[in-house]
Formats: sequence, C-alpha cells, structure tokens
Amino acid sequence: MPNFSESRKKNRVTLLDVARHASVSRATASLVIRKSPLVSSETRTKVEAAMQELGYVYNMGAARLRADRSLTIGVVIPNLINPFFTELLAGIDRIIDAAGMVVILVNSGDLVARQETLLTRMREHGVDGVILCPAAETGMSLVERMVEWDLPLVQVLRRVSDDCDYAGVDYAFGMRQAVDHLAGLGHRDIAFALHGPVHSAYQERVDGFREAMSARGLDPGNIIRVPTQIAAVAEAAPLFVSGPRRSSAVVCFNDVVALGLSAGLYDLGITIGRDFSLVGFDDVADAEAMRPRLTSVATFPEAIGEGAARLLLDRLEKPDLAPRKLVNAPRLHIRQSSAYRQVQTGDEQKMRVDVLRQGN
Amino acid sequence: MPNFSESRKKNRVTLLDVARHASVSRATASLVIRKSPLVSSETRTKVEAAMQELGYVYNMGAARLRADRSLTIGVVIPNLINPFFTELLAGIDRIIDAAGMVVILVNSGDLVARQETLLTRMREHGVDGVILCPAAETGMSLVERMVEWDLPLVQVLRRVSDDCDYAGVDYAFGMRQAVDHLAGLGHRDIAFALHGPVHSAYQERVDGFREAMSARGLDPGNIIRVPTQIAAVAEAAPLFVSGPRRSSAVVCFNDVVALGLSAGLYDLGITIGRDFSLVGFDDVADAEAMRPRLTSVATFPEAIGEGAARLLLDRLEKPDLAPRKLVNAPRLHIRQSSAYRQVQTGDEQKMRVDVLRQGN
DNA sequence: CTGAAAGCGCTTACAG
DNA sequence: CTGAAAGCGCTTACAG
Repeated sequence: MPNFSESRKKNRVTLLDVARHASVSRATASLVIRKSPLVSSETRTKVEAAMQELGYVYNMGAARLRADRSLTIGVVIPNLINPFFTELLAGIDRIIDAAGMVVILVNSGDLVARQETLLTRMREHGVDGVILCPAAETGMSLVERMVEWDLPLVQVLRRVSDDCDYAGVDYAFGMRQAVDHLAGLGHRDIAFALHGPVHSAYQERVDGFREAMSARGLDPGNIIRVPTQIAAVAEAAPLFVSGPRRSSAVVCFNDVVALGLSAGLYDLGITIGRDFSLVGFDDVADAEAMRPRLTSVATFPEAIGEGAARLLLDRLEKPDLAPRKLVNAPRLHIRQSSAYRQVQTGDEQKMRVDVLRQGN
Repeated sequence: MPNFSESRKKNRVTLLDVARHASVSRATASLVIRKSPLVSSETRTKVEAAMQELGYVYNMGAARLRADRSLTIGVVIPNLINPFFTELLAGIDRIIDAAGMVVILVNSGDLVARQETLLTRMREHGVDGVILCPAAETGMSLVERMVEWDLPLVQVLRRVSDDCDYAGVDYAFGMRQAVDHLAGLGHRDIAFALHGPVHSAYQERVDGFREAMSARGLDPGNIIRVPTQIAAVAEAAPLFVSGPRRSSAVVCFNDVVALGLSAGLYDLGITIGRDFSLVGFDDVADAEAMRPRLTSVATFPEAIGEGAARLLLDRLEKPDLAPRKLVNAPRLHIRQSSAYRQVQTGDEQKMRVDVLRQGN
C-alpha cells in the first residue's frame, strides 16, 4: 500500500475550533451540524458563520467511528462492459445519492475468489450494506455468512438464496413474450442463443424459453451456446441458419448476443427483419440505435437498480424485515428485427397466422 | 439521511480482544496487522490465529482517523452511459484495486453545481485523492480550491488548469490521422459532426480537425452540430448528404455520434463504406460489432484510466512533484466504413489518388 | 439550550 | 520485541 505524505493532517479545522470561534461548546456545534432542533436559530447562525469562516469540513470518518455508520454502501457487479450493468448502476446511484450516501463500486469479474476478497474489503471499509450481483458459482453459504457478519445485503439480478432481499426480473414472463411474439409471426423453428457463465438469471431464461416453447407446442430444445467473447459472437451466426437445426428466428440471451448475431447474419448476406427474425433481451440503448432496430424484451435495468437501492435503504432502517423480492415485469419492445416468417415453396403448408403485436 | 439500527455495534471484535486472546499487547497486535518486521514469527502466528478464531475484521475507519488516510479515492465522471467512460473506469479500478485501495464513484451529470456538492461529499468522506473529468463550464478556480484543500487531484480527459496532473488524449493527432485517411481515399468534402457540451476535449478536437483540413488544403469550415440526445443523432444524417455543404465523408466527434449517423444514413438508403465514408472516434467495442464495421480513431480509454490512476498514486506519495501530463497517442483503426470516394460524372476531374493506409 | 467527560477502535511515539 | 498512554475528531448521555 502506498505511503502518503502527512501534510494534510496539519492545520485541520475541527469542530472544537468552530465551537471556540463561535463561543459555544463542542456539543452545541455538533448539534448544529446534525440539524438538531434543540439549538436556537441565533446560535445556529453563529456556528454556521464560524464554519464558513474557518473553512470547516465535516469529518465523516470520525463521526462514523463513534456512530458506527458510514453512509457508504458497497456495490459488487460482475463486469462493467455490458451496458446493462452501467444502467443498473445509474439507478442505484440515483437513489443512494438522494439518501445522502455514497457508493463504493467494485468489479468481481464474475470470480468467486475475487468477490470474497472484495467483500472483506468492503467490511473493512465499514460499508453500511452491500448490493451484490453474485458471481457465477457463488454458493448460498455466502448469504449466511453476510447475515452472520451483520452486513445487510440485497441480491440484484441473480440470487443464490431466498433468505435475503432480491431485486430482479421476471425472466420467464419476458421469454414468454418473446416466444409468443415470434410464434405469432408464424415462426416455428425458434432457437435460443445464449452465452456466459451459468447463474440463476441464466437458468431462469433457459427454463422460461423451454416453457414458452412447450406451451406453444414448439420444440423447446433448440438452445445453442455462442462464444462469450463479444467479438466472437458473430462467428456463431451460421449455426442458426443452416444445418439440421436451421431456424427462422432466434431469441437472444441479451442484447450483446443479439448485436453479435446481427453482425454475423449481415456478414452472411441475410437481411434481418425480412429473411430472419431476431429478438434481443434487455433493450439497452443500442437496440434503438442499431439497424434494423432491434426488437427486444425491455428489462429496465435502471429501475431494477433503483429498486435494489430502495430495498437496501429499507433494510438499513428495519433490519428485521422479512426478506423481500422485487421482481420486475419486462415488456417486449417491438421494432424492425422481427418479421413474418417467410413462407417458402416446399414448406409443409402455407398457413395464415394470427399476428400478435404486443407491447406498444 | 437514514436512521440505522444499532445492532451491528454490539459484540464487535476489536484489536484489544485479539491481543488479549493471544496474550500480547494491543500495540503488538497492531504491528502484526500492519506486517511490521519488528514482531517475531512466533508471535505473529499466535496473533493471526487469534484473529482467525475471533473473526476479527480490521476497522479502516478507526485506522484512518488516526493515520489520516483512507485508502479511498474519489472518481467523478460526467456520465455513465457512454461506454467510453465505462472503459475508462475499468482502467482506473484495476490500478487502484491493485494498490489495495477502493474507489468511490460519482456522476456529475456534467453539471458544475452538482460536481461541487459531490466534491464536498468526497472531502467529508476523507478520500485520499480525486480523479476528475471536469464538468463542462468548470472554471480553473476549481483546481486552485482543490490545492487549497490539500486534496490531490488528477484531471482526466478534460483539463481546466495546467497546474495539475492530467491524463488525456492527443486529439489533434487523432484528427490528423482521420482526415489524412479520408483525404488519402480521395475525399475532399469532409465534414466534422459533433455534439455535447463544450470543454477542452471538445475544443481540441475542433481545432485538430480544422488544422488537419487546412494542412491538406481542404475547407476546414464544414463543422456541423448534431443533437446531443443519442436517439436523435440519426435524424441529423440528411444534413451531411444533401444541401450546399454536402460531403462524401464525415469525421465523428465520438463513436456514439458515428453509430447514430450510421443509423441515419442507413435510413436514407445510403450504403456506408461505398456511397459514404464514416470515421468514428474512441474505438469502443461497438465499432467492431456494428456493420459495416466502423473505422475509428482508437483512444484507449482503459489505458488512460490506468494512467490517471498511476498519476494519482504517484502524487499521493510525492505531493511536491511538478504537475505532469500524460497525453496518449491515439491510433486510427481502419475497418469497413471508410472507402474510396465515388468519383461521379461531372466532377471537376477524375484523379488518381494516393492511398494512405495507416495503422494496421 | 450548554458544558464537561467518556468513548468509538485504531496508531504512534516512548520507555522498558 | 512488548506495554502503558495519549490522541485522531467526532457523538452521546448526563448534569446543569
């Protein structure tokens, strides 16, 4: 660890200095700072003037030591490159900021060992609570340990335990909307493209896809893993448009996968929204910016972040609240990348399909 | 501010508990924690065992109060939605994390008033230093104030003062590469598309474009502002391909603008990389993912983040160092969105152009 | 409304 | 190598 100079500690203005300058006691000055109603407005003004003149800066560290709260919360996310997490973070930040608190952000890289280190570090820094998107492979024991530590926790997006607050998405409902939409456009051979580490949100999406397909009497087994590395996703495009499992539409694990496949299909000369349909998941800003515009299941990451932050604030105030779940309903946002299935000559039969335009 | 329960402060294991349990003095236990060589390995083992058994957690807050350092730094950025900032943040985080420190992240929304509030909050939290991307309109007085506050500061990407460390990009060099590349492909009517608030990086890009154009004997005045709101950028596309200032190529302020214009040109039925050339700036992940792939001037945000973090760590150790600048050289990454100018009948003359393929 | 005093959990000289 | 003591800057009862 770095070894800092000591210059700053000199001539620091303390509360005692302020009190003396205003000719009151330190306790009174402290009451002014904390906006206690016990102090007369006259005294208050005098003290505030003194703070101003002396350039006093409140020392949270000292206050925290005494009061055992830091007005700081830890946020642990598995990566920063998916814009989804950025939007989530913005939502968390808004609420935490409005509560006069501050967030310490760390990146677990989806590695449990690293996550462990980071959580310890947060404890040492005395965060009042933690919002955690658990790294893949996180065991439920983690949550037990946090309880033992008395460290308030809310799980976000992924969950490893039911004994703990959780803010996330109703993935099954999202999948149903995606599949129903494509089925309504006449598609029968619908694939699911996924990638990345396995965790609760992954599993829920897979299960959701399966159920939605089965409910429609369609084959629920056309699930294909594509590379996790973003630049390589495009190379997987041929898997979907040729071979025995050839499909006419694909539901994507998230918009990152959709963007990659969109590029890969473009490279194959396939026109999305005409020859092939694509549905993304999350509806991040890129969905609207790309061409053709991406039909995507909006999961509202910013709202989830806000929800998670509120759950945590509530828990800080009432630690004995029963564990709560905040499961956001996603909503299909239909754009250009999904279209009627092209009925080709030689197909089993030309059928009229009911079109189901859901969402807006 | 929330009013927390007090449950956590009970039964906290302190250093004194550990010392007693290991039958040593508190001072000795403290030395063990700080890995002092003064303590025998026998004693060390004993103390470490006690810490383990009792579940001791180091209390940074207490240590910081005494030692006046928090192992915490503040990072203030103007927005979180441009992926450029996300990558910058990843770079900062890597270095700070490796130094055993932690970052408090806040978002100024590019508003000076809010930035002011946030900086005060960081001071109160006792951060050891700040990495700041100044909000537009930030005056140089801010830097003076930080100096007065004894709060080590490094400016990143934008600068308001030369009396302070700075890590950024050689925008002029980047613009020269972009313009030279397009000129080398035969383009003469090259526009510059920009948006967003005005700050040093904005100005440097404008100046860089002008100089590069002039140096080539081309009209440096074709600079067009597009909407700042991302979804609206596409609507500005017609400005570039028709009217008196019609151009055959455009250099973009950043990749966000490029992505927007790319969409807008697509909507107009124009094929990028054939009918029209587009060069982005920053080379974020989207540049490789979009189609046609975007030629872009790579500015390596992650490396800049790392550089900024290193500047800050250096300054924490040696506060009296002269202010330093770290100006990264960008590099043109040629992909598919830029192509030879289409020579149309009726043009002044068909000329053979020297092709300049720079970069890889 | 105000003052004197104790204490949060550590680190830092200072003696031994 | 170890112990006793002071102190970082605040908050919190407790008297007045």
